[in-house]
Amino acid sequence: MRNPFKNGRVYCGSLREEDIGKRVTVCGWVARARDLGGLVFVDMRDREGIVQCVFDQTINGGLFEKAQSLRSEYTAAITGTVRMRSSINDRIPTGKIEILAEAVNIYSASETPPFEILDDVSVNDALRLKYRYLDLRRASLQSAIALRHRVTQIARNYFDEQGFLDIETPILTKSTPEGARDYLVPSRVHPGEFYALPQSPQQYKQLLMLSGFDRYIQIARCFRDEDLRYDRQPEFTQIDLEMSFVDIDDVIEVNEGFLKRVFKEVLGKDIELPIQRMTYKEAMDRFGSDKPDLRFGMELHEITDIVRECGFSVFESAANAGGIVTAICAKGAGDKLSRKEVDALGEYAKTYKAKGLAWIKLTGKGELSSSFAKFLSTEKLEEIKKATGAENGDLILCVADSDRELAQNALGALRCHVAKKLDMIPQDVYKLLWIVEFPLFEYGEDDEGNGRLYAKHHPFTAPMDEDIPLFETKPESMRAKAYDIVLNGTELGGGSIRIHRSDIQQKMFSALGFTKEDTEERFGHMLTAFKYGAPPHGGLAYGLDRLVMWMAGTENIRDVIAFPKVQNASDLMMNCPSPVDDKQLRELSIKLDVKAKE
RNA sequence: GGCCGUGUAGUUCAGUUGGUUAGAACGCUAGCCUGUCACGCUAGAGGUCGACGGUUCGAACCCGUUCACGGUCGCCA
Repeated sequence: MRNPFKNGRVYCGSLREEDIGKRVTVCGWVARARDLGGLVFVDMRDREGIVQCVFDQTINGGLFEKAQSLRSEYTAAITGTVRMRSSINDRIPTGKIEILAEAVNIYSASETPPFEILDDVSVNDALRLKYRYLDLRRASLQSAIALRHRVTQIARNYFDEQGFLDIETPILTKSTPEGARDYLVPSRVHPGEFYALPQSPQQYKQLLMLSGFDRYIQIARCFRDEDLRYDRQPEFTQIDLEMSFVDIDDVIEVNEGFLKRVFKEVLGKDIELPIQRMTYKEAMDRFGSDKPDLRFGMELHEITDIVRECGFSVFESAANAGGIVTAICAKGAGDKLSRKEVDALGEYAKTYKAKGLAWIKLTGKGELSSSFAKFLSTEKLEEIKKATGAENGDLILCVADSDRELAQNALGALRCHVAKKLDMIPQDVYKLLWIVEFPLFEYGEDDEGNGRLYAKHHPFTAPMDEDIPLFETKPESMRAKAYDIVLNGTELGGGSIRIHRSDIQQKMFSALGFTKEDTEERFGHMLTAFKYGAPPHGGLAYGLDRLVMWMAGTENIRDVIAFPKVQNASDLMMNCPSPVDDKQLRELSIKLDVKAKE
């Protein structure tokens, strides 16, 4: 950012050699003051960086006392002339120059801050969040927040060029249970009734398609009352878009253009188009994940048929119960990992519900040790080695389960875990891919513990055309016109083509077990709307926070949100949520005497 | 909600088997110092050992409860 000012002020961090001789004013915070006696150096900091200002007693004695009174985090304006330094600091961009101060105006003093405003400072997160406004002064957070601005700005420009209209949708909306928990909002004028904050603008954007705004985009705030994770906040932002008269390829194409632009302009990275596509099934079979990290190999290999009659009952029973035995080969890990470390991998797999982890360890010299080899013939072992591509020095890890997805999921998680442990993941590589042909449904249990089908994406997601007949016969095997964009093992966004025919929508609802009354109560407005000429439409939503996390190279979503919340969804700076007084509650007709917890 | 971990100076941490006055570094304050850039040197201030209860002659340390924060699983259509 070059200086936008017209009054002689410049950003501290913007000054360079070519500014030598100019008379400038910098405004900002004292990052550090070094008092050498007759000479005081003051590092002034603003959002663009740091510049050194020097006060010389022999040159300007009148200023000197004021200069000596400057302390960390005081705000001040310093006016002076840019000049070459007598000794260069090549660790900062302004290190060749300094400002010889001619005037200083101290705006305000500062108490000693609770922690130092340094980039590499290690301070308890809770304290940093309580004083978030101080934490945000650090250069890394300043640049992450600025990078986020760049990304949203590119999104706005790009989609505008593509004819998309930015349309706001309501924050006060209707609760539609199923899925994540809603934040509810009471209202004085509707005793006993509640708005919900949107989990996404899904229904509104579809209705906009019905209204004829055939290309819509919104940088949309969304809310989910669920527990937090390192990459999940209760309020988060989507780049949300929807298009009419399109099918999958149209949505993917326009989004590939966006991804190419944003990676180029923000990171200088060239994304090759088209981006690779992979079906959900292939992703699960080969990587044990619906968001595979393609930066490294170590693919899953199904060995069910090899071990169906191998003599090891764990494998046999999984294989014969219609399940799977699947394996990965960790190159070089047979020598690198100790027996104890392999056992720890087993414990890790168990956290993903694997019943256990079977392993074969091959040393570089060809010695073999294994948790189950004693049950197997030499021929079977050779077949497993061949199927997994194992050589001397490698480690084969196998998970067996009657539930295919469970086994694949556990081994897929282990694959990433091992890759990280063995340092197999190249840095500065961006592997994008589309996952397509997701299942339309998944099994789940309702509140009474009965099994039923749930929409994997949401109930408006269109099935693949050729799968529509399966509504009557095998709904659980139907595939959806849904797609996710995945980057390095993270889901950046997802979307689908929506159902625009009411007969298909009816079939969808009945497959989900919704009664006519349920449907009418919850989605009546949608069904009615769809009676009046619905265009085929579909869209996509990016998790902006996650996208920015990747681009900023940070491992915590809090680093890209100015005012984030902590694990229990509270805001340590504002100290909320917080109790409200009885008067407010009475006005809302709310009485607090029910406890959710035992 | 389950499991695991952490909590000692403003900050980051150390603290031996439970034993005399709880330490270090950084930061802070004061003095000296004209080329520093993590300035240097000297001196100093700064502690409810998260909170409550228990065991003990004696608790930062052992036990229980609780609070806060982090991680992980459940959850996240």
